Amino acid sequence: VIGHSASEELCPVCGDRVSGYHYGLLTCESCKGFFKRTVQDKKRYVCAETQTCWIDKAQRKRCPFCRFQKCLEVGMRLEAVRADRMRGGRNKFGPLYKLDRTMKQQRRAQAEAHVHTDSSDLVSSGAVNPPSFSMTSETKTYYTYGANIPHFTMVHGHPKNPRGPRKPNVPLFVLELLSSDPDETQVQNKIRQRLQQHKHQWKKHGQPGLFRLIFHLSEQMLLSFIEWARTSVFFKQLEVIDQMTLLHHCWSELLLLDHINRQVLQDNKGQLLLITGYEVSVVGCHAGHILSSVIQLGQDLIAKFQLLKVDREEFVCMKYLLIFNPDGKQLENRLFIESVQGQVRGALLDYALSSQYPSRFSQLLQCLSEIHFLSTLAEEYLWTKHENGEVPSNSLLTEMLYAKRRYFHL
DNA sequence: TTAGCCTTGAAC
DNA sequence: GTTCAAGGCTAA
Repeated sequence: VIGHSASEELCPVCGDRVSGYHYGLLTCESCKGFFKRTVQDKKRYVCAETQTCWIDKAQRKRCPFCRFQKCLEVGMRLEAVRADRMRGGRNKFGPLYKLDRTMKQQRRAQAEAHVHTDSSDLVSSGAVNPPSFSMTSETKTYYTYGANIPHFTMVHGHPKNPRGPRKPNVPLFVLELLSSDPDETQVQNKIRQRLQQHKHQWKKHGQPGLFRLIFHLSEQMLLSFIEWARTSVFFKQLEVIDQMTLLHHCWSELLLLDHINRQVLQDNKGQLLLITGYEVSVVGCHAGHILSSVIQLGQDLIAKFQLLKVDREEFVCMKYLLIFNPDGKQLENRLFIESVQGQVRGALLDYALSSQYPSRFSQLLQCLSEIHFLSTLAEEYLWTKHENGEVPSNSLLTEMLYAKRRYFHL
């Protein structure tokens, strides 16, 4: 069933062999050249059939219209073709290519571990033919996209019924955000499965310490999160470069929010509930100065969330508020991001006002700023661990740490 | 027009 | 100094 290695990827346009990243994603040499010629020379093609021609290696020459259409559909980027025709150097997609490579490497490692254990459900775990980060089907937005303001519409008719009892006074906007929120049990199962694979490696190389375990789980959570974000409402409408900036800005805050969310339902003081369902004790473990602060502040924040009884509706809004943070310096479409943030704020305010506590909204915002502070501490801790060589190299988290320092000169 | 190979140059 | 994705060149 497996046979071929994941490194031998095929061109998403025609299936030919890829020669590297070109205009946003891995493609073959010929589609790279075709895309360049088309965009540089502003070529206009006409399809002789019904604009649905099949494109593969043998037929790609037959209909340039459909070939170019497919180039755009799989996510090739018009803006990566240089107007000034300058040669050499690097463009703004560099970080994207790097993240894509890191994620593919992660998945490859997982797939490999999987082959050694159980190869029966590779497809369901997403290890085979993983979608590229830059792949998007938002073709039509390439041309029309500018500083357009997002407008909320109920595209799905009725949002899926969220878990738990139906509540009154939940704004439609929030219901829609909830409906596309990933299912905790599914994420949990996926990560448990992957953890099981790693146990075989750990048998060989020794059990990981608590730090390594939490590091590993955080990395898995981040991977799941990025996978989810790529297709989630509003985020998918952004230019890749802005998606990257937002991710680099918010990844640690998101991990913390998600983590806190998990602790709220249980009330075991000093016990940490992991995504896998395991509980670990953080009380009395000998932590350094920074880590002690992280743990203490984290516990305080969890207590605050428990006291406030922050619910799923509020969590999902807080998540979007963390993601759509217009503070990044190099955001191309700040207006869009500000607008999404404004809408989420508005919806959360409406929802909070419907509760019996008038100050609830500002308390929730206060929680967010505490999460922000906690995240800077946590990153500082991770950075010292990294400097001491105690963090696995080539990891997604390290990559995010570096990227954030590059972007924000921290 | 296509597509394989070549040259270039900023980021690392 | 090395990388590697841009643009350029050219035979088929």
